Formats: sequence, C-alpha cells, structure tokens
Amino acid sequence: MINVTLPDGAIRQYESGVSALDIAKSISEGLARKVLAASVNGQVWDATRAITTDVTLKLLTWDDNDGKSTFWHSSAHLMAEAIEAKYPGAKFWVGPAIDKGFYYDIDLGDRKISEEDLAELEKLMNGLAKKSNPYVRKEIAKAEALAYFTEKGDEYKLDLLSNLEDGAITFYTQGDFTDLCRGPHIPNTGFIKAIKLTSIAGAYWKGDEKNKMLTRVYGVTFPNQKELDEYLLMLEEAKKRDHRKLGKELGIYTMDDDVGQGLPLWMPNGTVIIEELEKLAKETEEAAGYQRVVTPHIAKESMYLTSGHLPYYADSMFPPMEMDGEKYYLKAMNCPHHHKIFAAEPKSYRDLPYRIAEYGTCYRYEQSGELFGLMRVRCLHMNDAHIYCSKEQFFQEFKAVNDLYLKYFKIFGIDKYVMRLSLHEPSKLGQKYVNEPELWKETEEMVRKVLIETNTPFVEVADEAAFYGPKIDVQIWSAIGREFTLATNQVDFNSGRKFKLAYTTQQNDTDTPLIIHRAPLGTHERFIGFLLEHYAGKFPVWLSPQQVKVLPISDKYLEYAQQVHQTLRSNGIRASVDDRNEKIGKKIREAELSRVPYMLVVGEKEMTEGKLAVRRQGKGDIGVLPVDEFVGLVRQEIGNRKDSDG
RNA sequence: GCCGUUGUAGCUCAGUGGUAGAGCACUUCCUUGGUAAGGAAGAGGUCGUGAGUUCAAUUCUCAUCAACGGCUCCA
Repeated sequence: MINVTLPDGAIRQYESGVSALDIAKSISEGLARKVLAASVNGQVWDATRAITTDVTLKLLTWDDNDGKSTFWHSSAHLMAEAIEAKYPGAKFWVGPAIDKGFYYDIDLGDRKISEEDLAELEKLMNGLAKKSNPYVRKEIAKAEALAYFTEKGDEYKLDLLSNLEDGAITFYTQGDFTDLCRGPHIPNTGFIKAIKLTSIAGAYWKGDEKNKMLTRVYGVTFPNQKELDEYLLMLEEAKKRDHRKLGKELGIYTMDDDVGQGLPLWMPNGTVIIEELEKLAKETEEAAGYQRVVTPHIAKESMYLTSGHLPYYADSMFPPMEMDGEKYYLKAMNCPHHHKIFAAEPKSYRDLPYRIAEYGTCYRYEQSGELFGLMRVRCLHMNDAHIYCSKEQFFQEFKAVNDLYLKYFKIFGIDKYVMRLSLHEPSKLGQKYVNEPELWKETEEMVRKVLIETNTPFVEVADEAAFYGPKIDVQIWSAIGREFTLATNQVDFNSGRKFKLAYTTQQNDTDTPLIIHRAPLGTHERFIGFLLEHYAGKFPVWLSPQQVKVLPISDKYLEYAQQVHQTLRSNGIRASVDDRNEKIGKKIREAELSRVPYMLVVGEKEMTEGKLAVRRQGKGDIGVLPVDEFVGLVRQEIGNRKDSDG
C-alpha cells in the first residue's frame, strides 16, 4: 500500500500501481470525468500512469493551468494525427501548448496547407476525437527510437533524439499517430469536444532564420462548445479595441503609402493627445528636477562610432546620407546628442545629478515584417531623458525613475504589466554586449537592489539587456495579445567613458558619471496605441480630443448652443456644436460613437433657464445643470486628470 | 528580411473574362424633431501599381508596393 497526500492534507491509502484517475474515481465519478492530468510530487503526470510510491497528489482539471496546457498539448498531437492522415509523409518538429491553445511545426515537403484545408482538418480531428482513443505512454530504448525514426526518415525527431539520454525517452501513441514526446497527456481524445484551427504561418526551424521554414498550424481546443464560442466572441470584442481600428475611427492617426511604411501621420485628434501627454511629462519632469533640451534629427557618423551604436546597431538605423563627404545618420536615439550637451560645459559633483529631457523624434529602420500599427513604427517620439549621476546617487535616482513609472501608471489606471529586469548573457560579451564583465555584474546588482528594496515585483530575463547595460522594461499587452515594452529604465556604464564625460569630485579628482536612460511613457506612438486599447477609445476627459459636444434640439436653439460653446472655449474646454439639420437622436448616437465624454442637449427649456441637459458618454442622461456649474465640474475633472468618470 | 493571406467608393463589404454594386458617410432639398440612425434626390471608383496571356482583364499569369497573421528581430 502507498500513502497519497491530497491538497487538503488528507492522506489516503491505495494499492501500489494505482493511477491518478483511479484515485479520482474513488473520490467521485464526476471528478474522474474531469481529470486531465495529475501533479505528482509537483510534476505533471499522465492521469493514467501507475503510482508506486508515497506521493503528494493534485488532480488537474481544465481549471488548472497545467491541466489546460496538457489538454492543448494533447490537442496538438490530435492535430498531427489528422495532418499525417491527410498529408502522408509529413514530418513533425515540435507541437507545444502555448498561452492560448497550441501549434505544431510541420515539414510538408512541397505541399501547402491553405485556409480552406483547416476546416477539413478540423473535421478530421473531430472524427478522431470522437473515437476517444487513449494516449498510450511507452518508455523506449534510445536505439529503438532511433531505428523507428530512421525508418520513417524523420530527421527532425532524430535531431530531438540526439539530445536525449537513453532511459529518458518516451513515445506516446493515440490512434494511428505515434510521437516522440515527454508528455504528459490527457487520458483520451474524447475530452476534446470543440476544435478551432486558427491560423497557418511559417516558422523557422529552431527559430533560426538561416534554417528551413516549416509550416506552423495554430489551433485552440476546449472541453465544450460553449467555451469555444465564448473564446471566439472574446476575440471579436478584442478586435473592436484594436488601436488600428479605433485610431482610424476616431481620427487619431493615418498612414499613407506615399509617406512610407511605419510613418504615422498624426491627425488633429491624435495631436491633442500628444500635446496633453507632453504637458503631463513636462510638469512632472520639471517638478522632479529635469531640464529640457532640443537636439537635431541627424548627426555625423563619427558620433555614432563614438557611442558604439554603429558597430552594435547599424542594422536598426536608416542608411546614412552623404553631404560634403561626410556621412550623416538620422538619429535612432537621443542619448548621444544628450551626452554632447553634458560634455559642453565642465561639470562638478555639484552639478549632479544632471537630468535632461527631450520629446524628440527618432527614426529606426525596423524590419518591414515587424511594423504594427502605432505599436511598432519607424518614426517615434520618445519620452526620453538622461540622468548623469555618481555611483552614490545612483540608487536614489534609479528609484526616483521607478517611482515616476508608478505615478504615471496610477494616472492612467495601468495595472496589468510586468517589470522585467533584463540582464546580459556572459557568453555574448564583446558581440551583443560591451565587454566589461565586472561592470555588468556590478550594475545588474545595483538595479536588482532598487527593485528588491522598493518591493517592486519583477522577473529576471537573461540576454535582453541593452548593449551598454542592464535595464528594466515594463511589458504590456495589446488588445489582440501581442506583447510590447511600454516603458524602459536603463543603466549605462559605457557611454560615459566612450564620450569622455567627466565631473570633478569633491576630492578634486575626476570621475565618469553613470547614465540612466529612461522613457517612462515609452514613445507617443506606442503609448497612445496602448491607451486607445486600454480605454477602448473612451479617453478620460483631460485626454479627450473633443471634451464636450453641444447638441441643439433644432435650429431654433442654435444661437444658444453657440453661446454655450463660446463659454466652454473661453474656459479652455475643447468643445464643438453639432449644428447639422438632424434629429437629436441621431446627434446623440453619433456623439456617443465618437466617444465625446460630455454631450449637452439644449432646447427650449435649457435656453429659457440658462441651463444644460448633460449626458455622459456610455452613461446617458445625468441631469440638468446651470452652465457655470457644468463648466466648473469639467474644469475640475480636467485639472485633476481624473482617470475615468468612476 | 522570411512564410502565408489580402488589396473593389471616405468606411465596411458583395461581384464578374465583355470597361462595376450595396449599406453607412458625403452634397442638396423636405422635415424643426427632447436623449443611440426622419424622408427624398444626387454625387462619388480607369477594381493597389506595372507588365504578360487574350479579340477583350477589375477577374487569369508574373513582378512590384502595401496591409494583415505568424517567424526572426527589437536601443
């Protein structure tokens, strides 16, 4: 007999060789029908695998993340079975579960899968699923596994096998499909009730662009149709929040073939938002001791050789233009220009920290395939600043920047994000990273200390630092699930020396300042793209391009409407009058759709009483107010940068 | 940059080897209407661009540009 400890602490005794599924059955049949896998001593196992020692056991269902990913991984095998049936001789690379669903990378030879084929594959999969074929695990000797895939001529699985130890190799078979796989899997295919193959894409073998491109098929499955329907509905809803759609509908920005890829044109409504954000940044930075600077858009090659950008990042810069025998580059970042400002006048320790900020446009030659609405562009306004400080001041300064992020996030109600401490990869010193192992260690430790001492939750990621030092990136997600870095806070121990930046210490020595690169609002482009999705186009009043719309019931009240409009404008409120010859219902509908926060309906009653019938976007009629009172209310809401109507 | 899909009116989309259609938006007129679409008429496109096949191309083929879904990349 063995002892099985369950999550509630209860210890039950079973015969050795019992499976998690048997245990579930002993608890309840209903539970047994839901069990997808089991966590055995913290490891995810097949629910059907024999347990022969004392263990701690947790039964995993659809409600557990590990249960879901097992389900999706098994779904990938089911899809592979269907693909092998339809495309005999297809070779399979890997088919993992992902965040939402699964994919499988396949070499189809000369054949192609088209969108129409997906429906047919879904049908095949549904048929195979109904058979409720068990996923059978088999431990297999390496020699035998090698023989199996050599026979099959599958170089991909042979490649996987070459990295595996004998004794740690398992095959899984369901129906006619056998795959090299460490598992685990769900008990049988019958659990998979709803299937949607979502897309086809190319994917480099092993993620290396020098390798052959395989066909990747993405899909998602569910234990019932209802959840699939809900998922599809959610995708539809997400699409409505897509900043590219909203940006067009709300007149925020546009793109034009004649201007070029990744070069957004900011329309009047978008420009209002830019200016409000800059106002916020200026106020905040002024209060935090920053000074503003302005620098040119181009600079000579020599400066980028000094900065090290050319050897490390030439690929991301627009090619140079030649003038009088000199090469000039469009700036991809502001830092070198700012370093020159630091260097322009001698500095002493009394001048530090020296903080300079600029909202300048930068130009980056992003790969064409990577451009994405406002989120990834080739012309960007960075909310950039550089702080030059001593090592002693670093902690305080870096922390102040961190606090600045949090202050902004609060203003915008941003709560879903991840802070990533991005570290260097020692094996790439001298290639991707400046070759200063000691300084890397030291500065990484300094940054980590700030995060730990301020109790900021963060994750560490290797091999994602800037070439000149470690950084903190703030990660966010777009409405359709793509991941982006919103804000960034970087340490630079390299540029100070490269540019021979120096200050006189209190002891009358010379020292090199540490530099902090920071962009808490990231870029206008990405930040506004993010805000569009975050607010679903319903900006808080202070950011709204159009804050108030006056809607006269008919022409008879047009004059009064215009008076109100004047009053609003003279109070600094962005307002307009809908003076079209339309019914009030239509004016309201269109104002609602354009996301104007306040609508003022004015007719006979309002005109005689000098009042306004106020309507709030998304909320409807909120009552009648005297003009002055309404103006006061809106001015206050704008002044406070109130996040929403709350 | 790579793989795949798409490209028709300002927007959303239908359609065809014989030089194009809907709804919304737009313009004009009627209507002066109290909280999410009042009515009528009109105007608007050489079907992304270039070449080829054909008596004839928006439709078929190729190239090219762009967008989209991924991969790679991302200071």
